[in-house]
Parts: sequence; C-alpha cells; structure tokens
Amino acid sequence: MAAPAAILSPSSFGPLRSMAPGVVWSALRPEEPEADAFRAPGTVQHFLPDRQIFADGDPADHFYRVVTGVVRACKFLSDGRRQIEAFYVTGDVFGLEAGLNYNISAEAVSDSTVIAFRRKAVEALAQKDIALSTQLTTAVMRALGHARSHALLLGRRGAVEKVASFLNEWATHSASAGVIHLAMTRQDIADYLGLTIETVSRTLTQLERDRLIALLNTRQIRLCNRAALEDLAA
Amino acid sequence: MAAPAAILSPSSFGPLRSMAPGVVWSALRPEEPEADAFRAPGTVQHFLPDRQIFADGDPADHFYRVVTGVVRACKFLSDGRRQIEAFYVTGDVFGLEAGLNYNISAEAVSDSTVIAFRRKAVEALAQKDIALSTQLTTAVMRALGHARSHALLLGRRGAVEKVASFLNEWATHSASAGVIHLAMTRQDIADYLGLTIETVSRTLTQLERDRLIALLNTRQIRLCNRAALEDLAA
DNA sequence: CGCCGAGTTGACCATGTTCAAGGTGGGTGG
DNA sequence: CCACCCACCTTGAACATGGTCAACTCGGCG
Repeated sequence: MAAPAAILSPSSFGPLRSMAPGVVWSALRPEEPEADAFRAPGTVQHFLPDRQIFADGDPADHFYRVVTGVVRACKFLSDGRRQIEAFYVTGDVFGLEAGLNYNISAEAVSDSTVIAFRRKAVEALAQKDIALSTQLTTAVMRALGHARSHALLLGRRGAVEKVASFLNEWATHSASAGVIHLAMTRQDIADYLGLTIETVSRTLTQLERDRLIALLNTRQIRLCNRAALEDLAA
Repeated sequence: MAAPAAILSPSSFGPLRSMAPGVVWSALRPEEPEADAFRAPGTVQHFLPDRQIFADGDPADHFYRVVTGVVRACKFLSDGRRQIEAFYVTGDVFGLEAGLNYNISAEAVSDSTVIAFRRKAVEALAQKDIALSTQLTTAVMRALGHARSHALLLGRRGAVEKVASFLNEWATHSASAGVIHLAMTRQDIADYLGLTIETVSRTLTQLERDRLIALLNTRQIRLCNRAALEDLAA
C-alpha cells in the first residue's frame, strides 16, 4: 500500500519510533483510519497518567504504538529502585519482545492514547512479508543503538552531563521556539538519568544560574545556549 | 542445512549468542567447516588482545561471530572515558547494525578468532529467507533485553551489587567446579560496570573477606557462596 | 483561602573517585 | 635457574560528587 520505504525514520527518543510496518501502517495514521482497518487489527486504548500498560513478566501478546501522550519503559529492583530505559512519544512503537514475556514494564507518563496490535497476527504477517520482517529487525536494532548511548550516559557521565544530554534529547521532540515542554516529573527524569530528584533539581538550577537555560515553570524550559548544552553533552 | 529451530539459544553474556542464521550456520561450526562454505561467505580472522575489530563510525559492512576468545563492545567519550556494553564469547554474534555505520567499537579482549560475514550477502539471503530474517529480529531483541538489564545495573546498583552481578553473569560462561576464569582485566570489568579499577579491586577484596569468593589469582575466582552472591545481585 | 503534591534548597553524610605508594606474578634474559 | 622487570593489581588516605534527610516554597485546584 502506501508508505513503503520511508517508514523507518532516523531520530528517536523512544527508540522504536516510526517503525510502522506495512499492513499495520494505515491503522496508525489518524487521517485515514478505516481504510485498511481489517488488515491492521489494532485496538485503540487510553491510559491515564501512571497507569500501567504492561508489566515486566506479563505474557507479551501485544505490542503498541503511541498515538498521543508519552509512555515510559522501566525496570524495578526488588526494593523499589527504578530505572527508566526510554520515553516513547507519538509514533514510537514499544512492547516488542524476543521471548514469551515482556522483560520491561510500560506505563503512561501523561494521558496517552495507544494502539495495541496482536503480536501473533503481526508475526504471521511478517512470515509472509519480508519487508515487514526487515523493518522489525531494523527498528529493534535502532532501539539497541539508543540503549547503548543510554548505557554510556548512565555509566560514565556526571550529573551535569546527564541533565544536559536529557535536555538535548527531549528538545528534538517537544521544542518550539527554543522552549521545551516536559511531559514527565522530576522523578521520571531522575530515574531516566540514574540520579535523584534533588540532584536533577539542583543541576537545573545551576544551569539556569549559568544562563544555559531558563526555568519558565516546572514543565517549561527555555534553552538559551544550545551550543553550550551540546558541549556539555559531548 | 542442519540446525533449523534450536538456533536461538536462551542465555547470553554478549547478547547475540547463538544467532547463527540458516545458511551461515555451517561455516560457524568448527567440526564441519567446509560443508556449506560457499553458501556461507564468512572469512576467518584472528585478533591479538586489544586489537580493534571495528570502530564506532566505521562503515558497517560486516558482522561477526566469535569462534574462540572474548570480544568487548565499547563506546568512548571524547576525553577517553570508556563504557563496555557487552562481552562476547564463543558463539556470540556482534556487529549487526541498523544504519550504514557501526555505532559502537569492538575489540579483542583475549586472543580471538572470529568469522566475518558480508552484511550485504546476509541481507540478500534474509530477503529470501523468512526464517533467517525472523532469527535476526529475535536475536537483536534479545540483545536489547541484555542492554536493558545492563542499564538498570549501571543506573541503580551500588558497587557491591554490580560486582556480584558481574560474577554471576560471567559464571554462566566460564565456571567449572565453582571457579570462574576471567578473560578480562580489572579495567575491563570496571568499564563494564561503570566503576573504577580501584573500586572493583576493593569490592572483590571485600567479598573475599566476607567469604563469598576466593581470589585464587587475579584471573581465577572461586565462588564460595553462590546463593549469597545471587542475593546481592537481586 | 488553604491544602497538597511537586519542586527547591540547605546541611550533612556516604559511596565511590582520585592520587599515591606498594605489592605480585608471569615472562624474559642473563 | 634465578633475578629482574613491567604491567597489573591492591591498598591507603584525602577528596568530591552525588545521596539523604529535612525544611521550606511554589503553584494548581477545590
């Protein structure tokens, strides 16, 4: 049908963005939702903030695509410590698994609308459709690339570098006129960066003192010196 | 020709272990190396310790499978800080990429023999062979699972937990009679865990004082209390 | 207006890093 | 065969970064 090659777009915060595979595609485009609806057996679902979409260990029989809102993928230690692996925004796909069960949890950050696809149905299609199968592979590889960058950040960067990296990354998604809108709380940012909420807060304040950013309110940040921020994230 | 289904094995330190796809398979088995050699255009290569196999940013026109030895995948910051993402052992595949270029470097840890496969050739095969394509996808998803666990470790675990996790992980590869052999230096371990060499050393000493391990020599460690180690890594 | 959850700030503390000596052991050459 | 070497590792003491604990502020909403 439509959308053959340009399906896989380059950038991504949540790493699986724009992975829409062939037949599933049409259902994912709001402007023509009914056209191929039968061939794309996705069901629309809505989640309030902090509602779980699936849990680590659940049977992985669906995967999802974000229509609106922001979703986080995270893992927990037994004592409650949390690591957020990725934030998914409009167009991102998440919940693809190698095994029978999810190895990560997914939760809505903000009010979110997603489409759920039956894994078996898509796998069956992938059996017949080489292009779809290739796209799945490529998309997961791209997710792996994101995970690697994230590991470098978590293991080897200091607090200022981490926060600067986060601002740069998120700016590619929600910046307009140099102002970014954060969908997530300080706690989410801290758990994404492997820091505490206090360190995130202090670091943002420090970046503001240094005139790299301006904290308009808790969810709006103006990037005043993009070049300097990118240097910090180098 | 042989080996259809059991190709994808479960466990893995380096995350892509045992991903040998169909036609490539036979060349990967030392016991029958010539049988399908033409159909599997892999070339054997040898690397001395610390030799680079490919660099972050290089054109990604081959991928590799470890025959003997240990390989590390790592990323660097501009000032030289290093993060090791994975160690690959016999049977592991590495160097699969979504884009045109590698987004990570690979280096031999020990004396290593690998087989290099032309990416284009395998991609062409995957176009015709659904099973191969599916296996690629599954394998990369498994790698992603490893990366997620690693991120949790890097972001949210303390030094003792990190070292204990490493010992447990590596024990699944090179343990016999409760003794593991380390192919890598303390620096490699430190860069895998997001620590310094001194902290790794001190933590090992502490684990020995606590009778969880015995340091036979710098490369041989006896695990004296596997249960306690697994608790620490919980 | 007042409440409450989220965020900020400050003082203190702990974990892990840095810097600086020593050790150790595997390999080489006398 | 032994001595020496050198890279790797260990250990210690001082230090720094980020975490913890606690008080306070802000802002949105009933």
